[in-house]
Amino acid sequence: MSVRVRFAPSPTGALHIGGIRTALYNYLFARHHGGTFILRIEDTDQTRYVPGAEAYIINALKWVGLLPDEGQEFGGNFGPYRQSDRKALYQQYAHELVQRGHAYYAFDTPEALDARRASEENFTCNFRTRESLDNSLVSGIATAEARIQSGAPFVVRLKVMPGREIIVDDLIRGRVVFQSSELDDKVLLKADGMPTYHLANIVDDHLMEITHVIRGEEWLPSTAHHVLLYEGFGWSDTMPRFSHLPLILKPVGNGKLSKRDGAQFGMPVFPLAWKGETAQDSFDGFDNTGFLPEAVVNFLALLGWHPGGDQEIFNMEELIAAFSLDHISKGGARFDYEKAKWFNQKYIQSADNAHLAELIAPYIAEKGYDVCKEYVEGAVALMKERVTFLPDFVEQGYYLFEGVRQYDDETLQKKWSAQAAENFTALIPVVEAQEPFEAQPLEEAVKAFMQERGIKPGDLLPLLRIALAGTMKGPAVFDMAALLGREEMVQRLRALMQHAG
RNA sequence: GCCCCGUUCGUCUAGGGGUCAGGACGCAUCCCUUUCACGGAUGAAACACGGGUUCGAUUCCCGUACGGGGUACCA
Repeated sequence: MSVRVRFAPSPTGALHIGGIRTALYNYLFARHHGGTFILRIEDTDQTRYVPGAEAYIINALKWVGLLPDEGQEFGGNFGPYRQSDRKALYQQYAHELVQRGHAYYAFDTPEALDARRASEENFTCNFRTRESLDNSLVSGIATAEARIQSGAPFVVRLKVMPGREIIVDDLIRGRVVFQSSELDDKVLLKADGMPTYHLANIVDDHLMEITHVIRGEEWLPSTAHHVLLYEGFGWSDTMPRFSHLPLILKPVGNGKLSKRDGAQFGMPVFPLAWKGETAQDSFDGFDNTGFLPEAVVNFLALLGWHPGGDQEIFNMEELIAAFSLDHISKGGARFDYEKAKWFNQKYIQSADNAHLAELIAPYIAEKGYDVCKEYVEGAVALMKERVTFLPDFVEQGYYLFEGVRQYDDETLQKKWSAQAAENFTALIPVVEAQEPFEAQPLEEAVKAFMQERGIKPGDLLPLLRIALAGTMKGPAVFDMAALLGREEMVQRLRALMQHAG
């Protein structure tokens, strides 16, 4: 039987990096086994629906390169893949479960239940309390159905029988045992006619022939209920295998990573930037921070999983080949932004110049620089080993695209002199005459010039650097000169003489 | 409170009854380079604690502590 897994996010806003990692592991697992990766939208909570969230999820998956084989927006034979479009289906199954004796109709209002919770310590709907509540178990099924006929609001609850053990054989955690007496009678169908996660998830996973459920650890406690649901429907023999992933923890402090942590710690926690109603509700993403999606994938893949060995850099193919559930850690993994930055740096370093030039084209355009593709590739080649993020190319390396904005006057004070001015004056004709105007020959010419006049490299080279870049940081002097070109170089030499002299 | 899960350098992790407990990020020093980075080298840095089991536990078992998750007509 071929592997079928699903990523099933809820469109309640931007999807954070933990969700992307869950999607990634599902994707890797599917690809590794030649199976199918499915996207299902779990929008059963109408009160939390956020417009644009579904599109965001799809765009985020595309950005990181996790394309579903099947699912909302991607088609397939098991649709619809949006749960709100499957509403009638869940109602049918909910009633069926009542008929099978594993669920019941309940009429207690949320307010009534809240009141009980307030007055009774640890109140919950379960086998102990359901006799004292308003439901079909107490009134009899006929009475309950009559009330429903006459329009009374109701929910369907799972009827959990006490006194037995429920075993979840988790692929990551091993055997986890729950006592049914500890479990509550979960709502399966809400008064608005929508299913809860628990019902929808079981019905859909069954109908969509899901073989493996790979999801966050926060679902482990309710998995016992899910097992009961499979039993109740008579689907135990095709129940998927469960795997519960460790959580991603905050960069500092306690608790799991949350949406607000990005703003809190000054780092992205979302794949894509999100524009909410207000500034407070808008977040930066890895995309507009200047991350390469491949770096994000590599970073996330290793946050909670490692195949063993010393390899750190994995492309998608290698991840797929190496991936397996039994190398997933059990403990939570802290979000380490420094490591994420390192991955990005490595990926920028090894990306080819043409590709990088394409990636920074938007930044070039934004600054209004009028440069050709070849020039950008040349600039990228000089800067790629000294940047961490894409925008660094035009921020740190701005002097490759426009004149020097600011000179390092501290160094200038130490190095500039009447002699230096004389040297510059004499150098200009040399530069003007240099042919071909390329890094290597130019360097030789300038070195010959220095030797001839008895100038020490330390008295000229740093000044040349400052003339071209304004700063003591940056690419090799003659590489910059070659890129900028003869005219520009001469102009910058003159500009520095004016500034310093 | 109750239920469930977890715990190897600061962080991500490898490992697994006998290892100098390995790698990576970060940090420090040095080399390369008359810049900055890249690269290279070196270094500091960990098995939460207490009991077992065993000739021998970081590794297996049980407790404790700590951390996390769940406990909604949210997912």
